[in-house]
Amino acid sequence: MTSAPSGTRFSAIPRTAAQTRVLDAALRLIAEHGVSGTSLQMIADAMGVTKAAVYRQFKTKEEIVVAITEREMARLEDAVEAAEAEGHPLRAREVLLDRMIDQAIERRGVVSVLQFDPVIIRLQAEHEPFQRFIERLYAALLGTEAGVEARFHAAMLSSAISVAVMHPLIADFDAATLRAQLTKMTRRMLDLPETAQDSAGSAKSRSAAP
Amino acid sequence: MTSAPSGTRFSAIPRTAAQTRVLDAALRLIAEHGVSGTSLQMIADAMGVTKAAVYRQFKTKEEIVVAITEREMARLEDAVEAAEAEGHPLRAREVLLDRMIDQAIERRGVVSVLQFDPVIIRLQAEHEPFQRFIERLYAALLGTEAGVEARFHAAMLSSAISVAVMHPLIADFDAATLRAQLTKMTRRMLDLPETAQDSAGSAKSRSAAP
DNA sequence: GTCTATACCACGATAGAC
DNA sequence: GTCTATCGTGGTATAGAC
Repeated sequence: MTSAPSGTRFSAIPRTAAQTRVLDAALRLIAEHGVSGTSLQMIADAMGVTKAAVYRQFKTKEEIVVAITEREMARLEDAVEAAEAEGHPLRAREVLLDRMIDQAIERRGVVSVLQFDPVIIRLQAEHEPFQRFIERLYAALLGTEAGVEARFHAAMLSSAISVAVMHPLIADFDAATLRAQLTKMTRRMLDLPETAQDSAGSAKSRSAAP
Repeated sequence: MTSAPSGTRFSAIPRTAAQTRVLDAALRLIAEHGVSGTSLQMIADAMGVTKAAVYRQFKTKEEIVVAITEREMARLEDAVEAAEAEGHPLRAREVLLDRMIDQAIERRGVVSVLQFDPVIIRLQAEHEPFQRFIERLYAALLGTEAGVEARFHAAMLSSAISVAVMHPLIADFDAATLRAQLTKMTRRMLDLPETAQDSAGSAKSRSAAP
């Protein structure tokens, strides 16, 4: 505990190649079946190895889930830090939202699973590093104010972004269309003026789907 | 099949008192642990009976999950029908959104679980009555148009509403505050003018949280 | 008709020996 | 890395008590 770094940096956690392979396979399966619906056997089969081989890389199933969560949070961590580096809280929020949209699109389907799986929710509540990071994320999302409306906006935004990207109604949207619409909508939700770039993006996107 | 009613009416499915007790207990547990994370044993324990007693009411676990989904959809069914009864599609959408907000608040936490659990998602894809109903719901939500923007709006709204109500940042909101904020936000997302009622609601709500 | 007692088999995570 | 074992628990099933 004496060597514990003051700031939790998920990005700094080292993984061997074998561990990374386990995490990749596990994430794919968990995204499809949920944590409880994914067994070590399934992970092993997907990797073409035995259960014992998986068990060698991570002592328990929970460790795998923790590692997956850490890896996913590491990506968001970069976004939060980029936002915190901005001087102005309003500008910070914009940067963060932009990055969150990027990531939600880039990892379409994955983000929401991690956000809604009951097992992962419990894990996040139990592991302090996760808790601390989430609070940091919320802080950046809230900016300076913390009233009813601000909190509602932050809640609505952070949930809507990660969920909308995997909605069946827009499953056929390409990344560019999605990003344009999401950017436009988040700005509207916050009552911010649309940027010229947004309008161009959303106009272009209109031709992207029949 | 000859006796199958033309319109699927989930509301018309009869349940005995014993079955209802099983569904109540199961829903609570599933909302907390997910479908895969909930065993017949847990359901039985929660009811203070044995596994066999549960098994007597529903032959399989899947039947329980189907029944739960039917029961929850029956509630939405009323909302969809009320919307369809409106002449104007725009007005229909407003009515539906209003009811969806009501239900998301009333059954806070339950709606989103059913919407995101991998097992239930698979079930919905496999059972045609569920599929048909969902399409009906989307149709009412889309109104007349079905372009990129309209679909995006429908997706964003239907996901955001059910998810936001259980977001930790606003877990302390009371029902009235939630409803006011949700109504206001959905109107803003659709670029509709705010109603006097909304403003009053959101003003009142401001005093509901410190 | 509803619940209990009990059993069955497959599979879950875990573990140590190879 | 694999093989094999352990041990609990999953869902399913039947027979019989109230």
